[in-house]
Amino acid sequence: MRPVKQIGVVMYSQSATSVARSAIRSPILADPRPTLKDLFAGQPVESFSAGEALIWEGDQPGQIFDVLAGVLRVYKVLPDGRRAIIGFIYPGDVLGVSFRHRSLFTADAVTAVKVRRLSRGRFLSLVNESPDLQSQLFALLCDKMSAAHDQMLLLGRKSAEERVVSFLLAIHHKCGEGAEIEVPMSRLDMADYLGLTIETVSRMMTSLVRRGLIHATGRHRIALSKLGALRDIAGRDEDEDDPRPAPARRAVWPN
Amino acid sequence: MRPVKQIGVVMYSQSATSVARSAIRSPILADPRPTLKDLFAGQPVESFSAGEALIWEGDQPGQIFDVLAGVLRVYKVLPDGRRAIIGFIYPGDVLGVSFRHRSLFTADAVTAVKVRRLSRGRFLSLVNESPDLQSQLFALLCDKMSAAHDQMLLLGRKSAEERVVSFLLAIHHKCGEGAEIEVPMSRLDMADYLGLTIETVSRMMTSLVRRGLIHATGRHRIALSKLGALRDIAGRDEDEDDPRPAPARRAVWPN
DNA sequence: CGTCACTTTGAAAGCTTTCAATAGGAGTGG
DNA sequence: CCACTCCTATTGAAAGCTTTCAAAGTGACG
Repeated sequence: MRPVKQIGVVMYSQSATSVARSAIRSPILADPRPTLKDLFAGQPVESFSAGEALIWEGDQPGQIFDVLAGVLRVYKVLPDGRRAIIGFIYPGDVLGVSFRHRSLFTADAVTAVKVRRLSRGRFLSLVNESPDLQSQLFALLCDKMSAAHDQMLLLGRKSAEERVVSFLLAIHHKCGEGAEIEVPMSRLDMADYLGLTIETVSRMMTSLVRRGLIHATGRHRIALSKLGALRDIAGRDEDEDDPRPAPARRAVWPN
Repeated sequence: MRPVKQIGVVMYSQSATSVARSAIRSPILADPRPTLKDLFAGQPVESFSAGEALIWEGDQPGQIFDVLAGVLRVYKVLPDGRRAIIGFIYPGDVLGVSFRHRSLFTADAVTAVKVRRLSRGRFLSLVNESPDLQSQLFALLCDKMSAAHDQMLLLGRKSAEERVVSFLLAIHHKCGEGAEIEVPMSRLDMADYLGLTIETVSRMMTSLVRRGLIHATGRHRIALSKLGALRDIAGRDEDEDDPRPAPARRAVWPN
């Protein structure tokens, strides 16, 4: 609770399903139903290398980014340097929505990143032209809100082990290939995201390995050997899918 | 990190300024500019007494509530009973927006509460009829998101004392009359909101009193005697106002 | 005025952090 | 391609803050 040496925060991906869906449709075709991401189609692709910042806390939040590749972290920092990573942003997600007059956090690249950007004004006015896009934006915000709530539960009431396991399972849920997951961020990033220290994260990981629940298959690659046991530890609330298929599309906002 | 005895969660108020504004305008007059709250004007006023639930975690989130009086708490509960209060809802705020298929939290009354309700479908279709209302809803969600981020910073990186002081200052910021604040919730609610135990909250309060920073003027009434010192403790990031006046109204969504 | 629920205190235990030092990997340059 | 350096991760041991367990106060309510 005392450290004053770290910097950087991340925002949890949690791409709205309706938004993620866009990835499988060509942004060039006549739009049978444009997605939020299609709005960025004409923009040039920009690259950022690990560590570079896209948004600074306190800035006028003028830009909105469509993340094409790489991982970003969104964070807030206390005056004395303590950092809290709000979430990590993955490809398929949109960064920069959800604040008003002033950016409330910093966002920088965890890995090399490719994005397309749109000014906030342009983005919003484009969204306004389509009830369907408005609905998608609304859904996106609701998803992010839901993720934020889950994180509050984690930070406020879960033990170190539960936090680490929940984190691993969340990554698995988001983009797991089989039982293996890619963990691009450092222990420090994990710690700042989970409200722990790097040492504690490391100890928990070691403990999980020793018990055979996970095992490292590379520097940033981890195999979740016993998903069931891991889910038991996490509390069974991170990895559940919405059981219902996407509801029938309705007018403008989802009802 | 172990307790298995409490139940209940709250959602941080954080009413969008644009929404709070509505309170000073008659919902009956021809609408020069309707506010989100005006949508509830025709609905009957319902009362709930302390402890009654308005929304259950897992329910189909069919209802949206305009809170007229009283305080609600929004919370999530782990399978073993650990509870995390997501936020407290105050009059002027709207409850129930921000989730999609299924309610992700429970909401119940901290004090006697008066609300008006609207089905989600009706609420959203009414909002869709007015670009201005859409803008307000968007702003509301952004404010709630911002509050959630602040809370994550608090839960992940602040000490017990900082959390308690931040909480008191947040209430003061929201609805402080002079240096006195009304704290309608119990120590257990505070603890579950701040990620602490009731004993720790109690100890921190006692410590603040002993140092002359606050003093109780009633069971649920506290005077913040030394605001400056309290702000220093909290880290100076909870109580800042947006320095800019509301930006000029623009098309539909705020740009 | 008695009961019940909530709050405050105290003391000990525990989990996470802090401090320190050792590994381990990645990248660079010879 | 290997050596060297630097940064990140892992471990240990001790300290610290918060929690747990218990018990005494306090106030609200009937």
